[in-house]
Parts: sequence; C-alpha cells; structure tokens
Amino acid sequence: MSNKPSLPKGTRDFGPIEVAKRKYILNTIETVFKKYGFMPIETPTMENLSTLQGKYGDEGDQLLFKILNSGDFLKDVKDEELITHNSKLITSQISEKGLRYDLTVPFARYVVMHQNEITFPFKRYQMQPVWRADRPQKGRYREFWQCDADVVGSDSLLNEVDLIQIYDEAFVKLGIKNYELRINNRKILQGIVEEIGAPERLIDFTISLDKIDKIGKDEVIEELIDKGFDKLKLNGIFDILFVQEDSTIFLSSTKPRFIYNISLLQISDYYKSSKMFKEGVDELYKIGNSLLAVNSSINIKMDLSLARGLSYYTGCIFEVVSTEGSLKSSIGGGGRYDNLTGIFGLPNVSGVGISFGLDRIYDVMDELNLFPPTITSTHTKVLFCCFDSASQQYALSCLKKLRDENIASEIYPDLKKIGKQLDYANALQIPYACIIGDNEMQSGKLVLKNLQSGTQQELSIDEIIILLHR
RNA sequence: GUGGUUUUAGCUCAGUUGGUUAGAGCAUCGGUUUGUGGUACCGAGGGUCGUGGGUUCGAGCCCCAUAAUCCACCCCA
Repeated sequence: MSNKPSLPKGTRDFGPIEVAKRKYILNTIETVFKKYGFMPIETPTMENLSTLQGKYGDEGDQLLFKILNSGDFLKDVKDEELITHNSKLITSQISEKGLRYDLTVPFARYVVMHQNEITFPFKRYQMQPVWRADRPQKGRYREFWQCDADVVGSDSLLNEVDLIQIYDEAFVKLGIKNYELRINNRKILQGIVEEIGAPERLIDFTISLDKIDKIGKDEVIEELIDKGFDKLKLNGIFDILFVQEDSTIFLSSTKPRFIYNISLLQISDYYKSSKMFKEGVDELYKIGNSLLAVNSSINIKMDLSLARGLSYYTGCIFEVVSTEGSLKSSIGGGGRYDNLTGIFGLPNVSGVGISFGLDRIYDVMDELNLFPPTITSTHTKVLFCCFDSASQQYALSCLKKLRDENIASEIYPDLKKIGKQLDYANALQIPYACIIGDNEMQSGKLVLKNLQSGTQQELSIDEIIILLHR
C-alpha cells in the first residue's frame, strides 16, 4: 500500500452512474439551447495568457491556472530577476499559456478570429470544463463544467428575454422548481457611482454592496466610507437601493401577474439626472414587459444589490440560486458585455450570455433527489448467462441478433455459476437475463428471466426480440 | 490569502482514564445451493491507525512538527 495515488485538489473522478447523471443534465440543457436556435462550438482547453489576463478583475487573474512553457523555460530569465523573487515578473517569462477560466472570454476571442465566417447575430452554445485555482469547498471545484449560451452582434433586449426563458425552461425540465433568478443592470450601479463622484470605482462599490444581505446597510456604508467614498453622498443611495424590496417581479399564486414596481426609481433624483441610471432602469423595464408578453411564469426578481464579480459585464446581469437545499451559491450567472470583443480588436459588437454551472446543478439535484430513477450506469437490456462453452457459442448468434435489432445486450464472459452471473446483472441493474444450457439449445426456446419481477418464460430468440421491442 | 474540521480495512465510521493479538457495518471473494439472483446463515482475505519526531516500561489515544482533506471567510459556477 505504498504510494497511494491521489487526485489534484478540487478535481474528481466520475463513475458510470455519475457520468450518466451529468450527461442527463447536459442533454437537457443542450436540448433547450438548440430549441432557441443556438449552435455549438468548442474551443481549446488552453488559451494564451494574454487572452485570459485582465478580463476577470484582479481576483480572477490570480485564479488562472498557468501552464509552464515547454523546454528550458528558465533560459531567458536573468539571474538578477530570479533573485528578486518577483513571481509576477518571472511568471510572465516562464508561462505563456493558461487553462480557460470561463467560456465567455474564449468565445469573444473566437468571434474576433472568425468574424468573417460568422453570420451575425451569432448565437452559440458551449459546454466544456473550465479551471480556477480557487480553494475548494462545498460546491466549489477547481475543474468544473459550464454550459454557456451567448448572443453576439445584437443590442436587442429580446436576447435577454430569450436567455431568461432558457434559464427557466432548463431548470424546470431538470426539476429544479425552487430557484430564484435575480436580475440587475450594471448601468444602474454605474449611474450611482458616477453620481457620487467615483465613476471608476464600480467594482469596489458593488463588492461592498453585495454584502448588504449578510452584514446590513450600516456596515456596508461603513465599509464604503473606509474605502474612501463620500459619506454625505452615500446616504442618498440606500433610499434607492432599498427599493429592491418593492421592485420584485413576481407572480401571484392565483393569477399570473407581473408586478414591476419601479415607480420609486422613476421619481428618484438619479433617474432624472443620470443618463446611465435611467438607461439601466428602462432596460429592466423593457425586459419585464417582454416577459409579460410571453406570459411567462418565471420567478424573477430584480435585485439592485446584485453585483457579480466578473469585470466585463456592462449591462444586464443575471444570477440563479437554488432556494432549496444546502448549496447557497449560484448555479448560474451571466450578463451583457459591450466591449469584450473590442479588447481583441473588434469594437461595437455587443454580447449577452448566460452560464449554467453543471457541477453545482448536479449537487443540488443529487441532494434533492431530482434525478429520474431511470438513469442507470448501463444501457444493457439483456445479459446472456450460459452453463457451458457450447451454450456460450450458441448464445453468440442470439447476441448478434439482438444487437442487430439495437437491443443493448452482452454475454457474461466467464463460465461461473448462474447465480454469480445473475449477481452481475443485478449489480448493474440489467433488467433481463437470458439463460442458455443444453435444454434450451435443443428446444430453441430460451429462458428469458425478468430480474425485477423474478418471472421467466421460454421464448424463441425472435419472440424475445418482439417482447423487448415493446 | 485568513480561520477552523477531520485523517483508523476498498467505503462509512467505532475505539473507554495510555495497557496483551485494533473492531463493526457495507463492499469483495468463497460456501450453505454443481440449472436460477435480490433475502438469510457460515466463512475468508484485507490495517506499520496520514507522515516524521518526542514523552512513557508501554501510544490509535498525550505533546510538537508536517501533509492531505473538508468547511467557513474572500471571491465565484
């Protein structure tokens, strides 16, 4: 038992049943993506660090997994630089590539590189793993899958409306009925920080704001003052931000009904004086009206304290949380980004997208027992169990016939006792066993045993095929 | 980056104030039953108790260090 193998921190193996469950989620989401007109692409696991860095904020940059250059990677590092122990300086010289941190930035890179082949607006979906050098904990992994749907090359808010419906449709299909979709608009927050005279400090502001549920209004104000925000100007803000309680969009339990009360926002001074603030509010208002038009029963809630960490968002932002179960962190998120392709040299192409967090969705569904019981590790319908090598030979032609009929089947390869062979079928939840020995070979009638009911009957192979096709 | 938790059989965990040969359940394999599984019964294999030091006549248990793990914060899917 020396040298026990282990996995890198934050990574996991997936056995047959886990893979089956994960594929169930992926297929469900993919079906919805396709239904709304999205097309699949895939991008490489690794990207140039220059593509990834500077897109996710300082925090994100630190969480990038970097790939050591091949060969003599220290060749060009000068001795005096090594002595400085300046990791940032040296890292940039010994690492040029990194593992993708999300699917949005690689997608923006893809759009720029393939802009001449793409018909805009381009609606793509992408389901691939991403990597973050985070410290693992509940619902947090270093390797996890995201399922993204994005539209680029269209400013229309109908895209937001479509994406919101995709969220709802997918989660309902998966059985996650108790979820909450929170929506906000970065323009509103941007308008606020501009009005309080700190237009460059949106992220700083929102990070503190995000804690309002946890630590309360007073603490947030205190933290913002500590960060150097103007105390007097801050006071006015929270009158507006507390409007979030009244501006919840929800459906009454009896009759579908939108309540989208932004009247308090509209009369606020910010709404009159800040163009940015007004735009953000108007966008949310339009989205709400469109959702009303599709008579959607979506549980969506406007939450002005929703911030989201990724720095590339500029418009609407979304976040999805399961309100049932022990996992409190988000199982989906997204938003509009106006300048992401601009960074790569293709300006004036706005994009908006959403992401499903496969692994967290799995955790929620597993805890709440939302997977259909029909998901099993094997697809095998029939296991051939034979008494001797002669009947094994005989079984081979039967096996072939079933497989030709697309009936998943297999033969137990070893000549063990029938009981052991049936144990194998039970362990794998194979529904039928076909038992063959001397008697069966002579009569041509095989014993087909239903392993759930325990009943068995003698049938020809053709009769078996008919029975299994039902 | 900060704080805490846990670490004993393949898995989940017991293990008393420090005292002979470290246990259970599940899983695996074999048998009861050589043409029929799930239940039941019997049996077997499998552990330098995370690692390295220390205290002691004696350490799974006490002390120090270290690693891994999970959880919380930060941040995020």
